Amino acid sequence: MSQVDQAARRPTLKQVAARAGVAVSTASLVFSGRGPVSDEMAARVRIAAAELDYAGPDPIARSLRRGRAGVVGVIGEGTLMQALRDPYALGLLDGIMTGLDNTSTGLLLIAQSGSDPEAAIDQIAGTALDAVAFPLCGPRSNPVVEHLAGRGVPMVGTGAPEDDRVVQLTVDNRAAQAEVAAHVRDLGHTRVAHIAMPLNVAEYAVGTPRPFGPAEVTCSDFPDAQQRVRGFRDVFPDGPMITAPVSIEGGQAAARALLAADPRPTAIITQADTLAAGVIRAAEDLGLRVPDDLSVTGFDGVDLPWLPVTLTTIDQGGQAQGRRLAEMMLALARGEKLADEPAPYRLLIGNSTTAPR
Amino acid sequence: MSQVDQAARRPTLKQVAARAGVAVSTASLVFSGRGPVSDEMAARVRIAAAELDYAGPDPIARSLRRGRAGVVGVIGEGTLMQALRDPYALGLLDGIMTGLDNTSTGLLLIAQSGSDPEAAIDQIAGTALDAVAFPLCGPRSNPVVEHLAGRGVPMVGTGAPEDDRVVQLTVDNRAAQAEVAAHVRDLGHTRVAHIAMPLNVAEYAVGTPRPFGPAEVTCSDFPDAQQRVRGFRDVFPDGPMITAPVSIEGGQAAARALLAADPRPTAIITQADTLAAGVIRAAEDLGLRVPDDLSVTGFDGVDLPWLPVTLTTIDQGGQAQGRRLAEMMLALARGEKLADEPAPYRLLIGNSTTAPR
DNA sequence: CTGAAAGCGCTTACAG
DNA sequence: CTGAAAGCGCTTACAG
Repeated sequence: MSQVDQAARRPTLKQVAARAGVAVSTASLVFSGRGPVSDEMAARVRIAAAELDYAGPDPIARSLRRGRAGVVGVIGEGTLMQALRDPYALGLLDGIMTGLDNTSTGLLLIAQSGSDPEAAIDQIAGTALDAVAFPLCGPRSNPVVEHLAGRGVPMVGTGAPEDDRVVQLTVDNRAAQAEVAAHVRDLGHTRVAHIAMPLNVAEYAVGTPRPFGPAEVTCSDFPDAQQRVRGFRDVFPDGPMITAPVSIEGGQAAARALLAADPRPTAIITQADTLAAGVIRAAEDLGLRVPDDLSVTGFDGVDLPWLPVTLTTIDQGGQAQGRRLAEMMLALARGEKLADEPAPYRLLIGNSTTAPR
Repeated sequence: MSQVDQAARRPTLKQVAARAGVAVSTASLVFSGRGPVSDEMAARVRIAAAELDYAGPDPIARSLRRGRAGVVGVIGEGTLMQALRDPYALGLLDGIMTGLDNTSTGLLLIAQSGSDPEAAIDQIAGTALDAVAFPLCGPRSNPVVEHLAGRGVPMVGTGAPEDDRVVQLTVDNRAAQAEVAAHVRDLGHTRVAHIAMPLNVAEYAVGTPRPFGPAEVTCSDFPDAQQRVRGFRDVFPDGPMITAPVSIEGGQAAARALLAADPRPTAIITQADTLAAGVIRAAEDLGLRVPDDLSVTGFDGVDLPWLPVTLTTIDQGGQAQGRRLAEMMLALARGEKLADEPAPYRLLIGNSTTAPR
């Protein structure tokens, strides 16, 4: 009462009903359209609403009553910037938004700092969420899982975090990467190097390429990177390997290091299309032609129209994957139970690979 | 009662309090930390919470009581994909997220279809929002403004939508673009063309470059594009003008058209760095060197490390602008009144411009 | 088809 | 420092 003048309080359904001379419950029915209301009553309510400048039922009150927030969340590890620089992540996010269209379900963006992942919990604790997705290649374990599970918020992931309470939609990364490698082997390549995504969390802070050996693969923080390395090694057990931040610059720097070897590799298999784009750039810098002097492969199947070649890569169908993630979140929010499921992928053969000369 | 078994109901504060043998109000104080509670009471409550697996107060109920949703929204016109392909938009969004860090305020992403902008209202009507930003170069008028104003949700924009109820943080686009043009003129250029962002909504659907004349400038749907065209014309009243979708491909196609003229322009002034990148690509295709054969300017000041030159452009400081938008939303959500304010910018002189030969 | 009542889960004055 | 009460704005059985 004493704060009435502090801000023009919004009118409530109660006031609208009073003005229309009907019960609140009737007025509610008019807005939700869930019950039968005579045209006359409905008209009276609508007029009263217009007169009072009532813009519809308060979403918070409705959420409390219905027990549903009408919002799902997307958790991205690291800076948004960093994550969305990758067109694959962008496609995934776009797919999720598309899947949410005409659902009246909102999408909340949650960035989780790599250096202080616990901080995200406080943020999340304050927001109502019906379901959550971890769409990006995140780390194997994540403290927010415990918090969300405690709140009963269902979760979906694409391989990470690894937890029974997270429903997974995963590409068989190992098999897919092995398929690419087999294609390269079948072309006749024997000196083949591999550029992997970062294998552990600390590496993200560093940001420079780092050679690694088989021993490190076991203890990787990132399941996707790990599985892809395994796929590569299934075909080329002895090829040199290096990690790089997933960016054009990262791929370029890593390729520069790999191509300094003598004899240099005739093919480089990377774990991301952006990495492959960097390799191509490095090759150009060195005056090497792709694919004649160097075969290059990617992973993801994103659209990079400005590349001088079309990549041989694994098409993960990022948009479709995002749409499916959205569907899964919506189903989980409705209380349905879901099982893990495989995400489709296929080998795309472009002209970035050819037989070695 | 009859649905008790349908889903494991989350424990409530009431249950925690009962178990701890304290009043609900006391238990509430323990979680919010807003009142003085003895250590013993607090401990009892925490233990009870742990035993019941209580993950903290329900955010929806808290929001209803507090009258604050803890969520602000960002409205992007067009596909998310489309919007975020532009590194400037990405930087802005990243800045907004950064500005929201440590605030326990969530960020809701709202995509508003260009073909059916009214559809966004239904989506928005269902979600609780404390404030909203229109960060991108959107159209002059937007139906969601009316809805949000009706709900009392404060809004900030960067020049659009144009409405008294939207607080604006705007770069003086006309002055900034004129400053770039003056720099080019001072270098000695006289045959100078302009590539503008789309001038009207319909154009977004088309997606191909389209020459336009001064008459069309008056009725542009997009204030930013309009003001930048005016800035160009302040210096080069007779230069040829063309619109293009804001992308590398768009800039490339537009430049191809402009460079077909005889005599061809010695400089092209664009309204976005990505457009400028496209111009450089088109120049390369034609065997023209930048800046020797063709001077090129951008707008935005985004990081394009892979460009062969550094762009002469207007640095809008996208990240900082995003952070400021976040601050403004938070202030408005607190009930503060804000006035329109200018956003800083500065001319950055790179090596994409030089005197004509 | 309409209305009166209960209650979603919490927080905040207010008394003690 | 602790507790009992009111109420945030709505929706949903339930009676009529």
